[in-house]
Amino acid sequence: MTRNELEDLIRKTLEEFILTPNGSFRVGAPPAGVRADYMTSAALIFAKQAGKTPRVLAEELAAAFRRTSACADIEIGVEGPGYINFILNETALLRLFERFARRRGKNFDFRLGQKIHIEFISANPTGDLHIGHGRGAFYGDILARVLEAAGASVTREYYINDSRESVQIRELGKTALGKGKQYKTTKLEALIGETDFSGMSEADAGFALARKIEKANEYFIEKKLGIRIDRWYSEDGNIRVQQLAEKIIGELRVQGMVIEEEGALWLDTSRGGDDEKRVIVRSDGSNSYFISDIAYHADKFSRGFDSVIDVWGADHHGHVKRMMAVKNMLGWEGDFRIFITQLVSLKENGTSKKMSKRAGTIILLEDLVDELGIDVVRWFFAEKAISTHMDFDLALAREQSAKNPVYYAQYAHARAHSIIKKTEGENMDGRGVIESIKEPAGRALVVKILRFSEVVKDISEDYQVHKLTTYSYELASAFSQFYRDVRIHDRGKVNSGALELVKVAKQTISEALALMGVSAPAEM
RNA sequence: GCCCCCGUAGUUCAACGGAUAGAACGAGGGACUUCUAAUCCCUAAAUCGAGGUUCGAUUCCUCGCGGGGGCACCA
Repeated sequence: MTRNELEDLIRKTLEEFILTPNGSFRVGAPPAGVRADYMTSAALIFAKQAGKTPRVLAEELAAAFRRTSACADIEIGVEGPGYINFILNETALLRLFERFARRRGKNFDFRLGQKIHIEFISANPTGDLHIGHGRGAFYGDILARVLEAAGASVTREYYINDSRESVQIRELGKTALGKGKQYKTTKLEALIGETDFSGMSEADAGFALARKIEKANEYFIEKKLGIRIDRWYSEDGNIRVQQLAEKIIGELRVQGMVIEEEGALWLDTSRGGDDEKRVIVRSDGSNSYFISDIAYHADKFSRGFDSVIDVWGADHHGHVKRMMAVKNMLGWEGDFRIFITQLVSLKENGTSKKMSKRAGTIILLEDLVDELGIDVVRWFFAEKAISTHMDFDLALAREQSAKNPVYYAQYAHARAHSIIKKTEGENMDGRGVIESIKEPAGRALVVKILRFSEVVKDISEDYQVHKLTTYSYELASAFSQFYRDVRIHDRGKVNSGALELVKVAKQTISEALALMGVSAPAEM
């Protein structure tokens, strides 16, 4: 019985004890040191509602579980204040293992049939990506990979703020025409040097230069970061040219949601839960960023996704409330989530400071990847929850890159590969996987492998992608311990059951790494 | 002033309201005649403070302290 099946059983049983269990319980791994595969605190949570002490309810639930045929191969015990612990016996584990092994890398069905849209990175086309962009880039990419593994159909999109109307494109245009120096770097100067901007307006020159920068960024993201983007959504081509903003403004006017004041047009987002009204058309007649983004989101929601996800940088947090307000006001259908990645600051000599182009304290993502390698960089970003504030110490990152846990996980994979290769053409001894499960290290490895599906399910529900690094490390560790304790080549023959276990372990490590976009080398 | 995020071993990070707060790096000690020692085993080491809710709080609430970010007719 998998954890999901166990959850269903507990829910059903609870309903027999209490008519409608009010509240959520969990089934999970017990803390280290407790001998059990799963535990639930359901009895503690529902004791009051059932009118019993937790311990009594736990005993009664445990007795009910034991009576079901599904629990025939599971030892059920009540511990402490009322935890119910489940220990799967070898037969049960073998059955689950075989079912898991048959799956062989196929997607799960936790979010089967769902259409999910995820917008991430969306860096301005005014320069290179720096390490601050790395958070959103890898978080979005890994989340998309996990959602796909959970069975969803995911569209990955990158919004390019390249509207000829925008202030930044006009500023970029001034720089291109030699009339300003915003965004200027040696790299940008070289780019300007190879283009003829003569006769162009500031807006057109800015747009032309932005295209060049953008093409370089797209190449970098796809080729060097290994991030697939399904659609590069140009604001200029899709919003400005199509007049999407104007259409939305028309709708908003009809619905009486706008206010004209001080020569500008405002949207009264306070009706949807925001604090105050926001400018959508400036007094000079140009559209604000906000109305473009509203138009963009209206477009997204019109495409019929079950779920729309935005991954934004910390500097956009003030924008969350107003966009949610717009969703409420316009009645967009679908689940909408906005994730904010916290800032990356630099740490030197023990003190942290903000990255600044002017002060030259900016680290480009490309330089980091060139220096440390993409696998190390991916793991580095993947292991931190996006809500943590990263203090990035380049010296420390360099020093520790050789000791990055990513190598540990990759090493386990390479070792498994090597073992499997060595068994080609050798005599199998016919032992079954069950023999390996009888070894503590084998049992632990099987249990860890089976958790893979739970990790995918959990992340597809709570979006906490950093769980993948923890899991991958634990899986590699379980494998290393199995390698220590159980010989695959045993006295001239191959322990066929152990070999099968190694094969599935290798496959699972490789899948877990793939969800993070990390390679699984055959040798190291 | 208002809003958001954070505060856990020396360091970088975990911990869905649950059992003895887990890892890694660093520190100290041990294991190579190997199916890959980039490994394995052992030791020391932590919840910012004060209240509250709860059978139970690192987790939720209030206040305080400390740090980061945002409060534009920039994006």
